[in-house]
Amino acid sequence: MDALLVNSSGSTKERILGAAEVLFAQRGFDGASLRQLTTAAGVNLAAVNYHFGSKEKLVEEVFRRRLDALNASRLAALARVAGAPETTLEDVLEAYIRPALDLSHDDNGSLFMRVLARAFAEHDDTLRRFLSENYGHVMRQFTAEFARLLPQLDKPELYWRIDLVTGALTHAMSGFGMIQRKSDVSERAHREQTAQHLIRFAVAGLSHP
Amino acid sequence: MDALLVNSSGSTKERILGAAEVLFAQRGFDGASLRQLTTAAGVNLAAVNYHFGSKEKLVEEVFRRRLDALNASRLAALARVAGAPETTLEDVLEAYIRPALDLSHDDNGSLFMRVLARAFAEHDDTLRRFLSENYGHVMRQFTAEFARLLPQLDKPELYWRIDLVTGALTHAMSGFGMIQRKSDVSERAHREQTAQHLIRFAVAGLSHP
DNA sequence: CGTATGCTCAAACGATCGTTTGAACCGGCC
DNA sequence: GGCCGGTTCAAACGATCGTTTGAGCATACG
Repeated sequence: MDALLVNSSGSTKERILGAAEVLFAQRGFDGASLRQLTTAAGVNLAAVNYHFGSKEKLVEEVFRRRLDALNASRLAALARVAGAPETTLEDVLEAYIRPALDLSHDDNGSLFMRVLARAFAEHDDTLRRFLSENYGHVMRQFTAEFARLLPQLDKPELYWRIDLVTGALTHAMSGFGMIQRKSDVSERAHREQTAQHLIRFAVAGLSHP
Repeated sequence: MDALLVNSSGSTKERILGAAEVLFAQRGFDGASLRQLTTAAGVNLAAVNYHFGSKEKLVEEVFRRRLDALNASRLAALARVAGAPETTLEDVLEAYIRPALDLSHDDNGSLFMRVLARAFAEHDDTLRRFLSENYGHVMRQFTAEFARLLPQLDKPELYWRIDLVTGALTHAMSGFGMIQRKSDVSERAHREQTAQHLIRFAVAGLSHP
Protein backbone atom coordinates (compact mmCIF):
# COMPACT_ATOMS: atom_id res chain seq x y z
CA MET A 1 0.00 0.00 0.00
CA ASP A 2 2.39 2.68 -1.21
CA ALA A 3 1.80 6.39 -1.59
CA LEU A 4 0.28 7.65 -4.77
CA LEU A 5 1.97 9.90 -7.26
CA VAL A 6 2.06 13.31 -5.64
CA ASN A 7 3.00 15.78 -8.34
CA SER A 8 3.10 15.61 -12.10
CA SER A 9 3.96 19.20 -13.00
CA GLY A 10 6.94 21.47 -12.57
CA SER A 11 10.63 20.78 -12.88
CA THR A 12 12.20 17.61 -11.54
CA LYS A 13 13.71 19.49 -8.59
CA GLU A 14 10.35 20.96 -7.64
CA ARG A 15 8.57 17.64 -7.98
CA ILE A 16 11.14 16.04 -5.68
CA LEU A 17 10.85 18.83 -3.10
CA GLY A 18 7.07 18.58 -3.12
CA ALA A 19 7.00 14.82 -2.70
CA ALA A 20 9.73 14.99 -0.05
CA GLU A 21 7.67 17.40 2.04
CA VAL A 22 4.66 15.12 1.97
CA LEU A 23 6.57 11.92 2.72
CA PHE A 24 8.83 13.43 5.38
CA ALA A 25 5.72 14.67 7.17
CA GLN A 26 4.03 11.27 6.91
CA ARG A 27 6.93 8.92 7.63
CA GLY A 28 9.83 10.96 8.95
CA PHE A 29 13.22 11.62 7.43
CA ASP A 30 14.51 8.10 7.92
CA GLY A 31 11.17 6.47 7.30
CA ALA A 32 10.68 7.91 3.83
CA SER A 33 13.00 6.17 1.39
CA LEU A 34 14.35 7.69 -1.79
CA ARG A 35 12.55 5.00 -3.75
CA GLN A 36 9.14 5.89 -2.30
CA LEU A 37 9.98 9.54 -2.76
CA THR A 38 11.08 9.41 -6.38
CA THR A 39 8.21 7.12 -7.29
CA ALA A 40 5.72 9.56 -5.76
CA ALA A 41 7.38 12.44 -7.59
CA GLY A 42 7.38 10.52 -10.87
CA VAL A 43 11.11 10.88 -11.38
CA ASN A 44 14.06 8.53 -11.57
CA LEU A 45 15.72 7.28 -8.40
CA ALA A 46 19.08 8.80 -9.30
CA ALA A 47 17.58 12.26 -9.71
CA VAL A 48 17.83 13.05 -6.00
CA ASN A 49 21.58 12.53 -5.86
CA TYR A 50 22.02 14.26 -9.18
CA HIS A 51 20.14 17.42 -8.21
CA PHE A 52 20.80 17.61 -4.48
CA GLY A 53 23.96 15.58 -3.90
CA SER A 54 22.58 13.45 -1.10
CA LYS A 55 19.45 12.72 0.89
CA GLU A 56 20.71 14.89 3.73
CA LYS A 57 21.14 17.87 1.42
CA LEU A 58 17.61 17.29 0.15
CA VAL A 59 16.31 17.51 3.71
CA GLU A 60 18.07 20.83 4.18
CA GLU A 61 16.65 22.12 0.92
CA VAL A 62 13.12 21.18 1.97
CA PHE A 63 13.62 23.35 5.05
CA ARG A 64 15.35 26.18 3.26
CA ARG A 65 12.62 26.58 0.66
CA ARG A 66 9.84 27.10 3.21
CA LEU A 67 11.76 28.73 6.03
CA ASP A 68 13.29 31.45 3.87
CA ALA A 69 9.83 32.68 2.94
CA LEU A 70 8.30 32.00 6.35
CA ASN A 71 10.95 33.84 8.32
CA ALA A 72 11.13 36.77 5.93
CA SER A 73 7.39 37.11 6.39
CA ARG A 74 7.70 36.83 10.17
CA LEU A 75 10.44 39.45 10.39
CA ALA A 76 8.53 41.82 8.12
CA ALA A 77 5.45 41.48 10.31
CA LEU A 78 7.56 41.98 13.44
CA ALA A 79 9.23 45.06 11.98
CA ARG A 80 5.78 46.61 11.48
CA VAL A 81 5.08 46.56 15.24
CA ALA A 82 8.45 46.30 17.00
CA GLY A 83 9.38 49.21 19.22
CA ALA A 84 6.07 51.01 18.85
CA PRO A 85 4.58 52.24 22.14
CA GLU A 86 1.07 50.92 21.42
CA THR A 87 2.24 47.43 20.43
CA THR A 88 0.77 44.57 22.47
CA LEU A 89 1.85 40.98 23.12
CA GLU A 90 -0.94 39.88 20.82
CA ASP A 91 0.58 41.89 17.97
CA VAL A 92 3.97 40.20 18.35
CA LEU A 93 2.48 36.74 18.65
CA GLU A 94 0.34 37.48 15.63
CA ALA A 95 3.49 38.40 13.70
CA TYR A 96 4.96 35.05 14.59
CA ILE A 97 1.94 32.83 14.06
CA ARG A 98 0.12 34.41 11.13
CA PRO A 99 2.81 33.73 8.50
CA ALA A 100 2.83 30.06 9.50
CA LEU A 101 -0.93 30.09 9.05
CA ASP A 102 -0.69 31.64 5.61
CA LEU A 103 1.71 28.90 4.60
CA SER A 104 -1.17 26.47 4.70
CA HIS A 105 -2.94 28.19 1.82
CA ASP A 106 -0.19 26.75 -0.33
CA ASP A 107 -0.45 23.14 -1.44
CA ASN A 108 1.18 20.94 1.16
CA GLY A 109 2.24 24.06 3.01
CA SER A 110 0.39 22.93 6.09
CA LEU A 111 2.37 19.70 6.03
CA PHE A 112 5.57 21.65 6.44
CA MET A 113 4.69 22.50 10.04
CA ARG A 114 4.61 18.80 10.73
CA VAL A 115 8.01 18.36 9.12
CA LEU A 116 9.31 21.14 11.33
CA ALA A 117 7.97 19.46 14.45
CA ARG A 118 9.67 16.25 13.42
CA ALA A 119 12.94 18.11 13.18
CA PHE A 120 12.49 19.12 16.82
CA ALA A 121 11.93 15.52 17.85
CA GLU A 122 14.96 14.28 15.96
CA HIS A 123 17.90 15.06 18.16
CA ASP A 124 20.16 14.91 15.14
CA ASP A 125 22.86 17.47 15.79
CA THR A 126 23.54 18.27 12.14
CA LEU A 127 19.93 19.22 11.51
CA ARG A 128 19.59 21.21 14.74
CA ARG A 129 22.78 23.14 14.02
CA PHE A 130 21.56 23.88 10.51
CA LEU A 131 18.28 25.27 11.81
CA SER A 132 19.94 27.23 14.59
CA GLU A 133 22.60 28.77 12.35
CA ASN A 134 20.27 29.71 9.55
CA TYR A 135 17.22 30.86 11.45
CA GLY A 136 18.26 31.54 15.04
CA HIS A 137 18.30 35.29 14.39
CA VAL A 138 14.54 35.28 13.92
CA MET A 139 13.99 33.83 17.37
CA ARG A 140 16.42 36.36 18.80
CA GLN A 141 14.56 39.32 17.33
CA PHE A 142 11.23 38.10 18.64
CA THR A 143 12.75 37.45 22.05
CA ALA A 144 14.08 40.99 22.16
CA GLU A 145 10.62 42.38 21.48
CA PHE A 146 9.06 40.14 24.12
CA ALA A 147 11.68 41.42 26.56
CA ARG A 148 10.65 44.98 25.79
CA LEU A 149 6.98 44.25 26.39
CA LEU A 150 7.61 42.23 29.55
CA PRO A 151 10.15 44.34 31.45
CA GLN A 152 9.06 42.89 34.78
CA LEU A 153 10.55 39.48 33.86
CA ASP A 154 14.24 38.77 34.26
CA LYS A 155 16.02 36.95 31.46
CA PRO A 156 15.84 33.37 32.77
CA GLU A 157 12.14 33.76 33.53
CA LEU A 158 11.45 35.16 30.07
CA TYR A 159 13.37 32.36 28.38
CA TRP A 160 11.44 29.75 30.32
CA ARG A 161 8.12 31.20 29.25
CA ILE A 162 9.09 31.57 25.62
CA ASP A 163 10.34 28.00 25.64
CA LEU A 164 7.01 26.73 26.94
CA VAL A 165 5.08 28.83 24.43
CA THR A 166 7.23 27.36 21.66
CA GLY A 167 6.31 23.88 22.81
CA ALA A 168 2.59 24.59 22.77
CA LEU A 169 2.92 26.30 19.41
CA THR A 170 4.84 23.52 17.73
CA HIS A 171 2.43 20.98 19.12
CA ALA A 172 -0.67 22.82 17.97
CA MET A 173 0.49 24.06 14.58
CA SER A 174 1.67 20.63 13.52
CA GLY A 175 -1.63 19.05 14.42
CA PHE A 176 -0.15 16.55 16.85
CA GLY A 177 -2.74 17.10 19.53
CA MET A 178 -6.05 15.43 20.16
CA ILE A 179 -8.00 18.31 18.68
CA GLN A 180 -9.04 17.20 15.22
CA ARG A 181 -10.71 19.31 12.60
CA LYS A 182 -14.43 18.61 12.41
CA SER A 183 -15.70 17.70 8.97
CA ASP A 184 -18.02 20.70 8.92
CA VAL A 185 -15.18 23.14 9.51
CA SER A 186 -12.94 24.14 6.63
CA GLU A 187 -9.20 23.67 6.91
CA ARG A 188 -8.83 27.42 6.74
CA ALA A 189 -11.33 28.07 9.52
CA HIS A 190 -9.77 25.38 11.68
CA ARG A 191 -6.33 26.90 11.47
CA GLU A 192 -7.79 30.31 12.18
CA GLN A 193 -9.36 28.89 15.35
CA THR A 194 -6.07 27.30 16.26
CA ALA A 195 -4.28 30.62 15.92
CA GLN A 196 -6.82 32.43 18.10
CA HIS A 197 -6.62 29.89 20.89
CA LEU A 198 -2.87 29.81 20.59
CA ILE A 199 -2.49 33.57 20.89
CA ARG A 200 -4.78 33.91 23.89
CA PHE A 201 -3.08 30.97 25.56
CA ALA A 202 0.39 32.35 24.87
CA VAL A 203 -0.51 35.81 26.17
CA ALA A 204 -1.70 34.28 29.42
CA GLY A 205 1.38 32.09 29.73
CA LEU A 206 3.81 34.89 28.99
CA SER A 207 2.30 37.65 31.09
CA HIS A 208 0.92 35.92 34.19
CA PRO A 209 2.08 37.46 37.49
CA MET B 1 31.64 6.12 16.96
CA ASP B 2 29.17 3.65 18.39
CA ALA B 3 27.45 3.72 21.75
CA LEU B 4 29.18 2.23 24.72
CA LEU B 5 27.94 -0.69 26.70
CA VAL B 6 25.03 0.58 28.72
CA ASN B 7 24.24 -2.09 31.27
CA SER B 8 26.07 -5.11 32.53
CA SER B 9 23.76 -6.30 35.30
CA GLY B 10 20.28 -7.75 35.50
CA SER B 11 18.55 -10.26 33.30
CA THR B 12 18.88 -10.25 29.54
CA LYS B 13 15.38 -8.83 29.13
CA GLU B 14 16.09 -5.98 31.54
CA ARG B 15 19.40 -5.18 29.91
CA ILE B 16 17.71 -4.99 26.52
CA LEU B 17 14.92 -2.76 27.84
CA GLY B 18 17.44 -0.43 29.47
CA ALA B 19 19.61 -0.11 26.38
CA ALA B 20 16.53 0.29 24.18
CA GLU B 21 15.31 3.22 26.25
CA VAL B 22 18.63 5.00 25.92
CA LEU B 23 19.05 4.39 22.21
CA PHE B 24 15.42 5.09 21.28
CA ALA B 25 15.74 8.43 23.05
CA GLN B 26 19.00 9.22 21.28
CA ARG B 27 18.31 8.00 17.76
CA GLY B 28 14.61 7.27 17.46
CA PHE B 29 12.82 3.97 16.95
CA ASP B 30 13.95 3.52 13.37
CA GLY B 31 17.35 5.08 13.94
CA ALA B 32 18.42 2.68 16.66
CA SER B 33 19.24 -0.70 15.11
CA LEU B 34 18.99 -4.02 16.91
CA ARG B 35 22.71 -4.47 16.43
CA GLN B 36 23.59 -1.22 18.20
CA LEU B 37 21.02 -2.05 20.83
CA THR B 38 22.16 -5.58 21.62
CA THR B 39 25.82 -4.56 21.56
CA ALA B 40 25.11 -1.79 24.07
CA ALA B 41 23.18 -4.22 26.25
CA GLY B 42 25.93 -6.81 26.01
CA VAL B 43 23.61 -9.52 24.71
CA ASN B 44 23.33 -11.52 21.52
CA LEU B 45 21.57 -10.06 18.50
CA ALA B 46 18.96 -12.82 18.43
CA ALA B 47 17.96 -12.17 22.05
CA VAL B 48 15.53 -9.41 21.08
CA ASN B 49 13.47 -11.62 18.81
CA TYR B 50 13.69 -14.48 21.27
CA HIS B 51 12.44 -12.52 24.28
CA PHE B 52 10.13 -9.99 22.65
CA GLY B 53 9.14 -11.50 19.31
CA SER B 54 9.97 -8.48 17.19
CA LYS B 55 11.42 -5.00 17.37
CA GLU B 56 7.92 -3.51 17.36
CA LYS B 57 6.94 -5.55 20.41
CA LEU B 58 10.10 -4.39 22.12
CA VAL B 59 9.06 -0.78 21.54
CA GLU B 60 5.69 -1.47 23.14
CA GLU B 61 7.34 -3.16 26.08
CA VAL B 62 9.62 -0.16 26.64
CA PHE B 63 6.48 1.97 26.92
CA ARG B 64 4.52 -0.47 29.02
CA ARG B 65 7.23 -0.86 31.64
CA ARG B 66 7.43 2.87 32.40
CA LEU B 67 3.87 3.93 31.69
CA ASP B 68 2.30 1.31 33.93
CA ALA B 69 4.16 2.72 36.91
CA LEU B 70 3.90 6.33 35.80
CA ASN B 71 0.16 6.28 35.24
CA ALA B 72 -0.59 4.31 38.38
CA SER B 73 1.31 6.96 40.28
CA ARG B 74 -0.53 9.74 38.48
CA LEU B 75 -3.94 8.28 39.14
CA ALA B 76 -3.10 7.69 42.81
CA ALA B 77 -2.01 11.29 43.18
CA LEU B 78 -5.13 12.48 41.38
CA ALA B 79 -7.37 10.34 43.57
CA ARG B 80 -5.92 12.08 46.65
CA VAL B 81 -7.25 15.46 45.50
CA ALA B 82 -10.05 14.83 43.01
CA GLY B 83 -13.46 16.04 44.02
CA ALA B 84 -12.32 17.79 47.18
CA PRO B 85 -13.70 21.31 47.61
CA GLU B 86 -10.33 22.86 48.50
CA THR B 87 -8.48 21.33 45.56
CA THR B 88 -6.78 23.80 43.22
CA LEU B 89 -5.57 23.63 39.62
CA GLU B 90 -2.04 23.50 40.96
CA ASP B 91 -2.87 20.34 42.90
CA VAL B 92 -4.15 18.54 39.81
CA LEU B 93 -1.23 19.66 37.66
CA GLU B 94 1.09 18.58 40.42
CA ALA B 95 -0.52 15.14 40.39
CA TYR B 96 0.17 14.91 36.68
CA ILE B 97 3.69 16.30 36.57
CA ARG B 98 5.27 15.12 39.82
CA PRO B 99 5.25 11.40 38.98
CA ALA B 100 7.00 12.14 35.70
CA LEU B 101 9.56 14.08 37.70
CA ASP B 102 10.11 11.22 40.11
CA LEU B 103 10.74 8.91 37.19
CA SER B 104 14.01 10.72 36.61
CA HIS B 105 15.43 9.54 39.93
CA ASP B 106 15.62 6.17 38.30
CA ASP B 107 18.54 5.43 35.98
CA ASN B 108 17.63 6.50 32.49
CA GLY B 109 14.15 7.34 33.72
CA SER B 110 14.54 10.89 32.54
CA LEU B 111 15.28 9.61 29.06
CA PHE B 112 11.90 7.98 28.91
CA MET B 113 10.20 11.36 28.62
CA ARG B 114 12.19 11.93 25.47
CA VAL B 115 11.11 8.56 24.11
CA LEU B 116 7.52 9.52 24.84
CA ALA B 117 7.89 12.80 22.96
CA ARG B 118 9.30 10.92 20.00
CA ALA B 119 6.23 8.73 19.99
CA PHE B 120 4.13 11.88 19.63
CA ALA B 121 6.20 13.01 16.66
CA GLU B 122 5.97 9.65 14.94
CA HIS B 123 2.61 9.56 13.29
CA ASP B 124 2.74 5.79 13.27
CA ASP B 125 -0.85 4.69 13.78
CA THR B 126 -0.02 1.40 15.48
CA LEU B 127 1.96 3.14 18.20
CA ARG B 128 -0.58 5.91 18.69
CA ARG B 129 -3.42 3.44 18.97
CA PHE B 130 -1.43 1.41 21.46
CA LEU B 131 -0.85 4.46 23.64
CA SER B 132 -4.43 5.64 23.32
CA GLU B 133 -5.98 2.26 24.13
CA ASN B 134 -3.74 1.51 27.08
CA TYR B 135 -3.46 4.89 28.69
CA GLY B 136 -6.24 7.08 27.37
CA HIS B 137 -8.27 6.59 30.55
CA VAL B 138 -5.67 8.52 32.53
CA MET B 139 -6.09 11.58 30.34
CA ARG B 140 -9.86 11.22 30.64
CA GLN B 141 -9.79 11.24 34.43
CA PHE B 142 -7.57 14.30 34.56
CA THR B 143 -9.75 16.07 32.01
CA ALA B 144 -12.83 15.38 34.15
CA GLU B 145 -11.17 16.98 37.16
CA PHE B 146 -10.07 19.99 35.13
CA ALA B 147 -13.66 20.35 33.95
CA ARG B 148 -14.84 20.41 37.58
CA LEU B 149 -12.35 23.13 38.51
CA LEU B 150 -13.02 25.22 35.40
CA PRO B 151 -16.83 25.20 35.14
CA GLN B 152 -16.84 28.50 33.23
CA LEU B 153 -15.25 26.79 30.18
CA ASP B 154 -17.36 24.85 27.71
CA LYS B 155 -16.03 21.53 26.49
CA PRO B 156 -14.36 22.62 23.24
CA GLU B 157 -12.63 25.48 25.02
CA LEU B 158 -11.38 23.19 27.77
CA TYR B 159 -10.08 20.65 25.28
CA TRP B 160 -8.21 23.32 23.39
CA ARG B 161 -6.48 24.52 26.53
CA ILE B 162 -5.57 21.05 27.75
CA ASP B 163 -4.19 20.26 24.32
CA LEU B 164 -1.93 23.30 24.40
CA VAL B 165 -0.79 22.52 27.94
CA THR B 166 0.07 19.01 26.82
CA GLY B 167 2.22 20.44 24.06
CA ALA B 168 4.15 22.69 26.41
CA LEU B 169 4.50 19.86 28.88
CA THR B 170 5.80 17.31 26.42
CA HIS B 171 8.20 19.86 25.02
CA ALA B 172 9.59 20.87 28.39
CA MET B 173 9.72 17.50 30.10
CA SER B 174 11.61 15.92 27.24
CA GLY B 175 14.20 18.66 27.18
CA PHE B 176 13.63 19.63 23.58
CA GLY B 177 13.64 23.34 24.22
CA MET B 178 16.46 25.81 24.27
CA ILE B 179 16.61 25.84 28.05
CA GLN B 180 19.59 23.72 28.97
CA ARG B 181 20.60 22.69 32.44
CA LYS B 182 23.45 24.83 33.74
CA SER B 183 26.46 22.84 34.92
CA ASP B 184 26.13 24.28 38.44
CA VAL B 185 22.55 23.02 38.79
CA SER B 186 21.92 19.40 39.63
CA GLU B 187 19.71 17.33 37.38
CA ARG B 188 17.26 17.02 40.25
CA ALA B 189 17.11 20.76 40.88
CA HIS B 190 16.75 21.49 37.18
CA ARG B 191 13.75 19.22 36.82
CA GLU B 192 12.27 20.72 39.94
CA GLN B 193 12.60 24.17 38.36
CA THR B 194 11.05 22.86 35.17
CA ALA B 195 8.07 21.54 37.09
CA GLN B 196 7.53 24.84 38.90
CA HIS B 197 7.63 26.91 35.73
CA LEU B 198 5.45 24.37 33.99
CA ILE B 199 2.78 24.42 36.67
CA ARG B 200 2.57 28.20 36.90
CA PHE B 201 2.50 28.43 33.10
CA ALA B 202 -0.20 25.79 32.81
CA VAL B 203 -2.36 27.40 35.46
CA ALA B 204 -2.22 30.70 33.59
CA GLY B 205 -2.97 29.01 30.26
CA LEU B 206 -5.88 26.99 31.62
CA SER B 207 -7.61 29.60 33.71
CA HIS B 208 -7.17 32.87 31.81
CA PRO B 209 -10.42 34.81 31.22
C1' DC C 1 26.98 18.18 -39.46
C1' DG C 2 29.63 17.24 -35.11
C1' DT C 3 30.16 17.84 -30.62
C1' DA C 4 29.44 19.51 -26.07
C1' DT C 5 26.25 19.91 -22.15
C1' DG C 6 22.54 18.92 -19.09
C1' DC C 7 19.58 15.59 -17.76
C1' DT C 8 17.29 10.89 -17.38
C1' DC C 9 17.40 6.16 -17.17
C1' DA C 10 17.95 1.02 -15.79
C1' DA C 11 21.07 -1.48 -13.39
C1' DA C 12 24.15 -2.50 -10.13
C1' DC C 13 27.12 -1.58 -5.76
C1' DG C 14 28.19 -2.41 -0.95
C1' DA C 15 26.20 -1.70 3.47
C1' DT C 16 22.89 -2.44 6.84
C1' DC C 17 18.45 -3.71 8.27
C1' DG C 18 15.07 -7.19 11.06
C1' DT C 19 14.56 -11.88 11.35
C1' DT C 20 15.47 -16.96 11.31
C1' DT C 21 18.14 -21.05 11.90
C1' DG C 22 20.35 -24.87 14.17
C1' DA C 23 23.89 -26.06 17.06
C1' DA C 24 25.83 -25.35 21.69
C1' DC C 25 25.31 -24.61 26.44
C1' DC C 26 23.05 -24.67 30.98
C1' DG C 27 20.64 -25.64 35.18
C1' DG C 28 17.54 -28.92 37.53
C1' DC C 29 14.98 -33.46 37.72
C1' DC C 30 14.10 -38.41 36.98
C1' DG D 1 24.59 -40.41 34.13
C1' DG D 2 20.87 -39.03 30.79
C1' DC D 3 17.60 -36.18 29.35
C1' DC D 4 15.14 -31.71 28.83
C1' DG D 5 13.17 -26.93 28.66
C1' DG D 6 15.11 -22.52 28.62
C1' DT D 7 18.63 -19.63 26.90
C1' DT D 8 22.63 -17.99 24.24
C1' DC D 9 25.41 -18.08 20.31
C1' DA D 10 27.60 -17.35 15.46
C1' DA D 11 26.07 -17.41 11.06
C1' DA D 12 23.25 -16.75 7.48
C1' DC D 13 18.74 -15.15 5.03
C1' DG D 14 16.28 -12.03 2.01
C1' DA D 15 14.92 -7.32 1.79
C1' DT D 16 15.82 -2.64 1.51
C1' DC D 17 18.67 1.22 2.09
C1' DG D 18 21.57 5.48 -0.11
C1' DT D 19 24.65 5.98 -3.64
C1' DT D 20 27.25 5.30 -8.07
C1' DT D 21 27.83 4.02 -12.77
C1' DG D 22 27.75 4.39 -17.68
C1' DA D 23 24.97 4.34 -21.51
C1' DG D 24 21.21 6.98 -23.76
C1' DC D 25 18.70 11.07 -24.97
C1' DA D 26 17.72 15.89 -25.94
C1' DT D 27 18.82 20.51 -26.87
C1' DA D 28 22.09 24.25 -28.10
C1' DC D 29 26.24 26.04 -30.26
C1' DG D 30 30.36 25.98 -33.19
